[in-house]
Amino acid sequence: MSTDTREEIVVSLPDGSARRLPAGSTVSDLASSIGKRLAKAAVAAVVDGAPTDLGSTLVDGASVRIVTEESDEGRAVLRHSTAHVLAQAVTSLWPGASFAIGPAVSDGFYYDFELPGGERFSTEDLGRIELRMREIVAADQPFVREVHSIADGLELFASQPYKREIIEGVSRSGGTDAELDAETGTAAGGEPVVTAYRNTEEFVDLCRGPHVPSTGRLGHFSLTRVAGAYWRGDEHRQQLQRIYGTAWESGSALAEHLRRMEEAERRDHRRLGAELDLFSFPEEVGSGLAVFHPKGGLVRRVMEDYSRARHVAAGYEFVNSPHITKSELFEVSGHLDWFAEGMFPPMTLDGEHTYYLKPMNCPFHILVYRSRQRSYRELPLRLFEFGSVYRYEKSGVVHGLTRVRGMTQDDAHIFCTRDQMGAELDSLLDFVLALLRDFGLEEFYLELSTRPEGKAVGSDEEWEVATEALRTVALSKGLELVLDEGGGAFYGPKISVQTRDAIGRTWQMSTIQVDLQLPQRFELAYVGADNNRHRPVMIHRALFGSVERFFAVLLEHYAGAFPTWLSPVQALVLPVRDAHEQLAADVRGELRAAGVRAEVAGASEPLGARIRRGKLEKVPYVLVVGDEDVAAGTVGVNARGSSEPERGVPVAELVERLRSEAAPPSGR
RNA sequence: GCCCGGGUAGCUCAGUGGCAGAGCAGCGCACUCGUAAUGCGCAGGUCGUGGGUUCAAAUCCCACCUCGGGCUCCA
Repeated sequence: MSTDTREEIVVSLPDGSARRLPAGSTVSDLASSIGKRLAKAAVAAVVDGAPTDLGSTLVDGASVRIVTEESDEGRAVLRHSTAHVLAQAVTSLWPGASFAIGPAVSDGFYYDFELPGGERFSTEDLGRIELRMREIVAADQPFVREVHSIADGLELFASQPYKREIIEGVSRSGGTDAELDAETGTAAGGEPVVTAYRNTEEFVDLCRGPHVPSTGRLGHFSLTRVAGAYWRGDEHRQQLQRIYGTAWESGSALAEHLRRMEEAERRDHRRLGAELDLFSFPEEVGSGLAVFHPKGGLVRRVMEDYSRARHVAAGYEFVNSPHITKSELFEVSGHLDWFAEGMFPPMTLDGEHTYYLKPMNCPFHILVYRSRQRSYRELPLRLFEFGSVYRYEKSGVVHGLTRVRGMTQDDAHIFCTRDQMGAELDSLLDFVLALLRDFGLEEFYLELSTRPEGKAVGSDEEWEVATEALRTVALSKGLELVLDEGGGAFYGPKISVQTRDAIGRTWQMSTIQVDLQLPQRFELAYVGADNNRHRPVMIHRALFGSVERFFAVLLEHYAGAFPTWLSPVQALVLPVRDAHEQLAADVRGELRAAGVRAEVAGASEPLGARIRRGKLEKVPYVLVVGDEDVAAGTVGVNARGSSEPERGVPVAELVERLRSEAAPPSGR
């Protein structure tokens, strides 16, 4: 409470203006004084940099920013408050339930619970939980902030073990650690405190806030699913039950979100892969192992051929290596120490030799390097391979083509001197971005992954050198750089190129890793100009990541409508009647001669049905030939995405138009 | 690996203890058509797999395989 005895206070707003208010005014009063609409949209505020409730009293000189419901920050408040309502609903339906944490996440929120007697939620429970939540919203319960000492907090949550653990964490850290969603403030005396928000006599939740003033502000939400989640994300600890929901500021925003979800489902590469006859996952083969059908195989080949051409131009040399190897190779590389659980189990031959399917290509490329003595004159040596690797992914994680057990990497390893490393990384990053742009991806940001604590090999100094080299190059590209602490591989730090697709989702694409370890383990060397032996630096890099994953990203990015140069069928020629089949075949022939992948669909079905089929298969050009075209040497052109078919286009003109559009970017 | 939900015709799905269904796709015949579905007919299933309960199982129980959503992990 303010002890200010003056009649008025002055607070400043983000636009620099100041506003005079009666002493004792709250954030809510401030919002009302500024405008009705702002007061209605306000859900919380940031006062002197700290998130604050609307009901908190302002002090003189405060700098205030009102948080409205139509901002990401505001939605997070709505979602977090909705999570509290979920917790109240669950604890009222299942007396004795423990609740752990319930934060806002992108598009929604979740709350983790443990039900008494080992009971578990099922999907059917979501409906009645949601009904109970709506009752709580209708009751318009206030969110009342309470401040407690550690001892009082432990007492208040005596029957809530997870809350007590959070409070104990706050206590140990002296109130300075941003521990989950608990308040971390310190009281005037420096003694740690925790805060909680109370809705009713019975329901109170440990929380740093802020929250909306009352549950009546909520309501545009939906519970979406139930899942398992480990306490504190640690698979060795208790598995809790997580309920996910989505929440928005209005019914229309909620509807828009559901529409976006449908759009994402419409673009799902697993669905499109089946619909467009691109690939499948036969049960007979095994989980996470795809087979590509002719059309999918064709798209893959075009992608790979284009990549090969670009790699040739960028000075790469092509190598090949087998899919299996004796265990010694992975012993030396360290994979068996660090990556064994990601590998398929070994095969034992002749009761003596143990072979492994390769999970990575690097050791093989190292053997190519080491096959003879190397001179500094050969460096940088860039060895490239479309290398198929096999990784034993845990059964719960395989997912379409984006998370598989067998994949082909567009993998290369660059061996260079330390002096060359900076320039090599620089040109490499340009190469990556140019290639991704050729495939139609436009928006990127970079992520720098640093040393994983406890899981890394090598000295601090080596990690430092490699990390800094990557950081310098990343910063020079003018792209957003995000830090991923501890996200590096065991042998070195990495930059990953993240891309945003057509509907704003982000995907990890290319990775560039500096490796100061494997050259040592394999005792790689080159002879320098000084006639001494030196240790080369090794850079691992995959631009597509894996061909399968990149295929999936492109498929979703384009919603199945690949750009013409990647489309399996680029033009579909339709004779109006049987009598026009010769003309259709002639047009197909001319297109094929110009390098266009053209097919004919004969007149056994009505024209409208064949056009529809072509459209559903997302063929870039559906071409119709009939009587008028026989006479005039023309064709009717129905281009994908255009609403008006063109009639009477001269065949020669069409061929020229498609010739360039059907070719890969650099061939135009 | 763990939690929740699925697996019925090539695809999408209906079928809660009593004769396995629909639409689309496929095949056949007819139709020969100018820009998003021509008509008629036919064929197609060990109801994921294996056990069990029952007079009787797609349906109830158990185990396994597999798919989806999460946790964890990652290209």
